[in-house]
Formats: sequence, C-alpha cells, structure tokens
Amino acid sequence: MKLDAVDVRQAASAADIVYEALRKAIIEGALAEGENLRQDQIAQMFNTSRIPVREALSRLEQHGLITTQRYKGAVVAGLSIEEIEEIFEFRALLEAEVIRLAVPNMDRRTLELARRHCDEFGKESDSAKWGETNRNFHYSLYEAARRPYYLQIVRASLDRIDRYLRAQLTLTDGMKRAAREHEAILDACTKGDAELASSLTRDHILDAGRSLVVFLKEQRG
Amino acid sequence: MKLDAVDVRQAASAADIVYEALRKAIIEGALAEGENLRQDQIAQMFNTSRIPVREALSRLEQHGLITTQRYKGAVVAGLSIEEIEEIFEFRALLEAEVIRLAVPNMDRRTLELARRHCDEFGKESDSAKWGETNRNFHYSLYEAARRPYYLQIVRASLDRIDRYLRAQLTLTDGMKRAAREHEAILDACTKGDAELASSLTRDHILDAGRSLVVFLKEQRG
DNA sequence: CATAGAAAGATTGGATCCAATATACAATCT
DNA sequence: AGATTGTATATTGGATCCAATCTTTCTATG
Repeated sequence: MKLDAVDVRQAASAADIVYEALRKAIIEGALAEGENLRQDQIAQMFNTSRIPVREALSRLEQHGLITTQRYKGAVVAGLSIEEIEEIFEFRALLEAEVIRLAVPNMDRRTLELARRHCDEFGKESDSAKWGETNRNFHYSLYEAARRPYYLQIVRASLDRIDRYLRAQLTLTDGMKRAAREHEAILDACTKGDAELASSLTRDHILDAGRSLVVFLKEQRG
Repeated sequence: MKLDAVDVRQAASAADIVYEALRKAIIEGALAEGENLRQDQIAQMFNTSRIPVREALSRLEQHGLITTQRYKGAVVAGLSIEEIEEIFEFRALLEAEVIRLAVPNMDRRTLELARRHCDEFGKESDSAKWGETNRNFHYSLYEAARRPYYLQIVRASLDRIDRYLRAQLTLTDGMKRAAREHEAILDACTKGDAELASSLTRDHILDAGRSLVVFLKEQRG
C-alpha cells in the first residue's frame, strides 16, 4: 500500500480559521483601525460559537493587531506615528541582521526563487497584491538565514505595520522605488556581498518608514 | 479628598491571573520542561472553570512557553541547544541596540535605580532570586531607551530562556562574573559611553550563552 | 429644557454541558 | 505469545447558558 498520507492532527481548528481570516483582514486593511469586533457577529460569520472567536481574538491581541478592554470588547489596533517609527527602526535593525546572516547560505534555488518574486513585484499592477509579493520577496531571502526565531519576530513586526506599508507603496513613486531597491538587494545577494545586502535592506526599510511618516503627518495633521 | 485611585477596569481577569502564575512558574523552572498541563487540574487549582485556563494556555503558547497539540493538550516547551543559541544571539543584537539608544536618555534617577539593583544582585545570596534581580538591573537601564516595542520583544525573548539563564548563573563562577560585568556596564552608562555599554552588554549576553551551551552539551550528552 | 438617575438592552467573562479525539486496556485471532 | 481489534476512560474543542458589566434610552425632577 502506498498513498499520500497527511497528518490529520494538523487540521485547522475553528479558532485557527477565525484567527487567520481576521489577521489577513487586518493586515490588508480590510478592517479599518478602530473598528469594533463583536464576538457574536464574527461567530455568526463563521458559523461557529463565540468560544473559538474568543481564542482567535486573544491571539490577535497577543500579536498587537487588536486591543481589548474588559467587558467592552476588541477594536482593530491603530498605531501612533511614534509607534510606527519605532517599528520601522526595529525592522531595519532586525532585517539588516537577518539578511547578513542569510547571504552566506543562499544557494542557486534561493536566488532563483527570489528573482521570480522580485520580477513579479516589478510587474504586478494590482496594488492590492503588492503587500503580498513584497513579503514573498523578502522572506524568500530571509529563509536562508535559518533562524526560525528571528523570522517569527520579523513576521510579527511586519504584520503590525503592513497596512501602513501598503499605503506607502501606493504613494507616488513608492512602488517604483521599492522595485529598484529590491533589484539592488538581490544583486548584492547574488554577488555574495552580505554587508552590502544588509545596508541596502536597512536603507530600504528606513526610507519606506520615512516617506510613510511624512505622508501620515500630512494626513493626520 | 486625595487618594490613590486605580482603574478598576484594569482588575485582572481570571485568565490574567492564571496566565501570570503559569508564566512565572515556567520562567522560574518550577514547572519542568515537558511537563503536562491539564486544563481541569489547573482550573481546580485556581478555583475556576477551564475557560480562563484555556485562554491562559493560548497566551502562553503564543509566547512560546508551552506547546500544544490538538486534543492532546499542552506541555511546557523545551528548547534545543540550537534554539537556545539562536535566542542568545538574538538577545545580544537587540539588547546591545537598546542600551545604545538608552544611554543618552539616562538621568540621575535611572542610574541610581540601576545602582541599587546592581548592588542587590551582587549581594543576593538566594540563587532563586538571581533571575529576578538580574532582570531588574537590565530593565532599569533599558527603560531609558523609551522604546516600548523593543522592550516587549526583549521581555518575550528573555522569558523563553530565563530558566536556562538561571541555571547558568548558578554555575561555578557564573554569578560572580555576571556581577563584574554588570558593574562594567553600569560604569559605561554612568560615563555616558553608549558604544562601550552596548558592546559590554553584547559580550555579557554572548558569554552567558556560550557557557550555558557548554554546560548543556555536557548535561545532555 | 437640561440633567441625574433608573431601567432595559447589548456585550463580554465565566460555568456547565456535549461532541470529537486520544490513550489505555481488555478481548480476540493467528 | 504477539499482534490486532474493540471498548472504556480521560481529555480537549466547541456549544449553550448564566452572571457581570457596559451602553443606551427613558423618565422624573429641578
């Protein structure tokens, strides 16, 4: 007997499904910041009870995507400009280090995959998909660092500001500029220049952060 | 009328209490790694139902302190040597940066508080309390960085390896060495030398990590 | 009319109950 | 005996119910 066995114990629980759906909605900006999240309402949307919803909300709160108040409920978390600046600064530190550690481990497969994501990002016309292709590109390089803990934190910090980052990409030349910077980063990786890849990544993140903050300060007054 | 008002809405929920108690027990090593955590049993210990326990366990899992399997329950997370090495490396990067950012903001009060924690650490004879005083010392300096997001991550990563770190401190001269290194870090901060404080912090963490790994490799074979 | 306070409705936190799954052990077959 | 199957028990995941709290609305009163 031979068949493609899958581990059924990895089947997603109701809480997993609700969590992933809400996480995606918040990251993509489908749920506006400050929006109320009623347990009952969400439970009905997913044809389940409030218990798995509560667990999903608990996870979202741990990740900083929502804030809750006892007996008052959950709202989609909003970030102040100071908080956004801090997270961009943090990401610059962390991702610059991750790619420095990653470069020595990059093999042909990694670079080819990154090349595909890079091209895809450059060609993508649907602005709704930029966030996803942007992630794919960076993660495809970061994976080579073989640092699961670092990557977990990278993911969590990106989750928090992804909504804003997507807004930044749609700004005037945010997208074109990001595409150019991606090319430069990928080039450095291909050449095996870890220091260059690291400092380019750092600048890439800090630049995006700066132009986003300028934009938000105008917008918020 | 004048009184110390507290916001009653911040009163801890049952889930909060269970979470904090379990977190403390795991960090301090009171719960051995691999130990089973039965929802019913914990609920009875806290005179509550399984619902708040489930929420507490969910939070612990998000923070990596326990691992759970569907329908099988939760066990206290254990870390492989590779994972421990990664977290020490991560902490070195992060905490070195935090203290670099903190030094310019340190005022007299901060330094006096750190001095007290430093002395307390040096005098403390109860090895069970070393972990706590160690935290107090470092945090008292880190606070000055005014980077809440960084500090949240610092705390989470320290939580994961605190059990092992405490073991390291009780090693032969781990404690004396740590006390000396604390003095040096505090001196650098007092002098306002951010770069020195940063590199000393980095070495302090990497040294502890290295001697811990040596110890664990012997112990685990 | 404005406002304080009470009552009603909505919403969350927690308790209890049921269903799904895993584990341990007995029964059965070769 | 050893392996396999069935069954009983324990445990978790989810549904439903109740209690605590918040929010809104209504009313009485100045």
